[in-house]
Amino acid sequence: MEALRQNRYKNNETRFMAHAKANSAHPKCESKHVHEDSGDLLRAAKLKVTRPRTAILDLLAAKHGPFTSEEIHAAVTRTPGIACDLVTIYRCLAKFEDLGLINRCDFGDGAVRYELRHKDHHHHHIICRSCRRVEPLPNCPVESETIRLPKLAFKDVTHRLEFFGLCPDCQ
Amino acid sequence: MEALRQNRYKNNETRFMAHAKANSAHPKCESKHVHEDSGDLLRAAKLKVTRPRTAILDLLAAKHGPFTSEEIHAAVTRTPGIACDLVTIYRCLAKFEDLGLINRCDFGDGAVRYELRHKDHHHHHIICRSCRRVEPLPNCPVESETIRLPKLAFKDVTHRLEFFGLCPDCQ
DNA sequence: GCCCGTGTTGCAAATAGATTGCAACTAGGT
DNA sequence: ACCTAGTTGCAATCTATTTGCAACACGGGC
Repeated sequence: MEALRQNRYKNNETRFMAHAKANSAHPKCESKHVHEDSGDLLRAAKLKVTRPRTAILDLLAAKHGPFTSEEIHAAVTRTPGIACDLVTIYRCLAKFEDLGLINRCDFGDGAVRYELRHKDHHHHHIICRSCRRVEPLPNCPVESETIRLPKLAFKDVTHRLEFFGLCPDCQ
Repeated sequence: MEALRQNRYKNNETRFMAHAKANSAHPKCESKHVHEDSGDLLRAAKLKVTRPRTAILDLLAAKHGPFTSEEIHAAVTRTPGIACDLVTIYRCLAKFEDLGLINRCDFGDGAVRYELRHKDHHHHHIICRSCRRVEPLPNCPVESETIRLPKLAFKDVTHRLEFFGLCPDCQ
């Protein structure tokens, strides 16, 4: 039951990368949904434009599947001209998250994952309990700006929701 | 934004214990909703009835708020006749979870929490972003045994959902 | 009530992800 | 070109969790 449970500390490398769908960034096309280039994104966030940062953002812009720091590090390091420390990845991701550039996803396996935040597309994921494949889900079943409990009212409510199941291949 | 982010490794001790509501176990009363005593629960799960195990289950039966391994360990150790290693807590919780006796909750702060599983009461929590108080929510907004994606169908779908907000005291 | 085997536990050591301190470096405004 | 605040790399550290192994105890059988 819940095979995902305790596999922190077990080597699960780039397993999650396999199913990310390719989706090359298209610098400055004129459609309404422009894929900002990482430099612009960084400048808009008042961050210095550095190689590690652009590399991370480029990766996240190119592939959807939320990635762990390790995975991002591996991918960035694999990129020809760039090599940076894992620590830098952690720091960049933390900063990006604080600034709302990326979202963190927690699939309950001990590794935190990140994906680019698309301002108008709030969504969730479903993770295969067996092969750990990840798919984004098109819409969110939860709507709740304010949650009222019997006696209490919480404000400014956000939520974190993940689905787990068995994908077609693993059934 | 999202103050919960990185406070793993910061001492947040028993903060979560404060708001758990007291609710003493009532051994063998004859109402339909009997509060099984921990021994029965364990025997039913074909586990040996040991002191650490009953202590853990008793604690979880007495107080709702999901607790971390540390918190459970602290509470158990504080109990007069009992003292056990943190490792034992981990092992017990892992086993209990595998057997479906308890649920794990992940509030995204790096610590995993557990609560007793009440077979017929599926629920979620809302956590205050500021003081970290936890309240259980009465009903679940998500219903989804099977999730269909454009081309894929996942089976046996479960979900993990947590809400975050600002509680009345912190607004 | 005692014995024994298997499941449990304790202790110490190991792992792994994440964080921190600090000195070296660099983007980008002047 | 220069300067400085913001970044990065490296090494050390931290914390939650896991693992190995020997000692122990629950509970079924006698």
